[in-house]
Amino acid sequence: MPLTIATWNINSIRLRAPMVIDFLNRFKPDVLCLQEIKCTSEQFPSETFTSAGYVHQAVHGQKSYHGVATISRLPLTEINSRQFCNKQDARHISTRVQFDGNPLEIHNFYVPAGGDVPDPDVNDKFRHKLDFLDEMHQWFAAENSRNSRVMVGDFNIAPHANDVWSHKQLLKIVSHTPIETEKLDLILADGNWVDLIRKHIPIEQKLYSWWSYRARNWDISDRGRRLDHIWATPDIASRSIRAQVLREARGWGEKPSDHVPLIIELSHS
DNA sequence: ATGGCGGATCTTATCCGA
Repeated sequence: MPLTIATWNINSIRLRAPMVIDFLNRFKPDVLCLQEIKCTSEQFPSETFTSAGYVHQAVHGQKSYHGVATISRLPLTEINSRQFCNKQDARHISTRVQFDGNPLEIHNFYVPAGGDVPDPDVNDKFRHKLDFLDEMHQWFAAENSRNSRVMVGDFNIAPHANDVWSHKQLLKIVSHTPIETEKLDLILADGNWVDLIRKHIPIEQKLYSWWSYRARNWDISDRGRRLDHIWATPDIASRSIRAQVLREARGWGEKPSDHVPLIIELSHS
């Protein structure tokens, strides 16, 4: 059996816990990384997931906004949360699971959205996003020789032209501006990461993980962006055998998340 | 530009997301 890791920006875990349970029962990932749980750690519905077999849980919550959690059927060790930009935002949690006889480090991120105006001199939220990316770069560039690592989550950047519905029309829209995509490319390159989703789904193919709530018909208009990612160090990337982006999840239930789950399967040696 | 929605809370109004 391969090791299966999933990531999903759930946009309120209390509202969509039943949907997550359905997802877990159907796709049976070993580890699920959640973003935008939008609750405190105390409010996280732990017992719901314990009952479903996900008894190992690492939660970094925050009232109303942001918040990340990693839940697992396998033991989680070395649970850590890093603070960025001297803020108390809950945007990262790291854990380890055993894979192939070695500890595999899993970083779960919720990168700031960045607001509307792509100018750091005018928009503090955009400045925060750029500063956050710079800190990510410094951190992982300093540790780029370490292997056995995965980083996942809502990076809030669609890096490639085929990661958005219209490259030309989104070049000045936050999430696809050159200053953001160049910083993300630098984090990937200097951190020695592999874009695992694009290893399996060619860059020539349009691919999205988020569709706005505001579109009349998300499926027909299909104006999406690939904001969610799974990256791995080369040793782990060489083990990946399958990647899925669950587009269908955007239509689940009466009130779906605006993001869909990503799943990666890693084979043992 | 899709921004015509949806989530949480200080709830019938406001902030935030992207």
